Amino acid sequence: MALASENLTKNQKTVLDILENSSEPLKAYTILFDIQKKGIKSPLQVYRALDKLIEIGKVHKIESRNSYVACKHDGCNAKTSTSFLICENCDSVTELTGNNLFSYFSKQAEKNNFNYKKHNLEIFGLCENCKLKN
Amino acid sequence: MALASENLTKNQKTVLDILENSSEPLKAYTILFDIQKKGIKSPLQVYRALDKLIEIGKVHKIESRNSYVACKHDGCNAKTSTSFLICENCDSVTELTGNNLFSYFSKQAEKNNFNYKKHNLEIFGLCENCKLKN
DNA sequence: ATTGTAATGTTATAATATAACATTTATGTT
DNA sequence: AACATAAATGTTATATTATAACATTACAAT
Repeated sequence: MALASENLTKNQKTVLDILENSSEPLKAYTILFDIQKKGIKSPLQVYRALDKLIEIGKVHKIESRNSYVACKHDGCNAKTSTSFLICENCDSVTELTGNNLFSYFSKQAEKNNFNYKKHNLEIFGLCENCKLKN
Repeated sequence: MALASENLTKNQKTVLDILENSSEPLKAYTILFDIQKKGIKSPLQVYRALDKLIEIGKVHKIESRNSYVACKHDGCNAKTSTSFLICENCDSVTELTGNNLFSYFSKQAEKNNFNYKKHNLEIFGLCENCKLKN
């Protein structure tokens, strides 16, 4: 039984590669444009690769921006939930880790008789670099 | 100086009205379809009304679903940040309130030397009704 | 080998959202 | 009231994001 990331297909590897080498989240059509020289010709090829990568937790979607980012954490457990710090100045994204968020949100949900399953959290503000510059 | 909601224009009132009378979040084109009899003919008229309503805090956008919901809280301070419980079974949405979220997220951000400004939080799971049914 | 599952390639189209620009309405100021 | 100006409107066109449908190919498991 190999790691999921070792079983990636050509298209999936191509898409993951460009995301892992990007300092920022990328949009699907940006990815498409950037990898057309590698034989990917249609949006669907990109979206299908993204779907798979998201499913196995190697990529997360940033909903408010319709963009995609590679996960930097080995064996990331964020297959379902995600938590990001998003810089409004430079668009850089940092993923929050630690399951204290999970337990905190579970409690918040319980107060409303709501059965927590997963979450998306996007925190906006200024990253360390941009704080210093401004 | 009247409340912002008293100054709404015809299109804005029309869009807000349909959202306030909906038990679920609505998509922009659903709104458009439903109010064409009231003289609104183009997507842009809907999006412009939504933009304004979001700006004054009467409507929030649910990013992961591209849908919009009227805020039920008088004088809602969620002009920028939003926190939702979203039922995966029936698609109902409840807005979390209380600024304990604000302080919690500020602290989480600080740990990463990140200057918190606002957030979007979407918690998915089962609402009370759907818990009982399943 | 064969069978089932997943991934691919391709074309077309659906769904979501904004650009550009001319016009009208509302608001505030003299 | 007359004017200036800021906001909202109406309209057409287009940009952006994402999925449907279907035929084909790769590949792993019995």
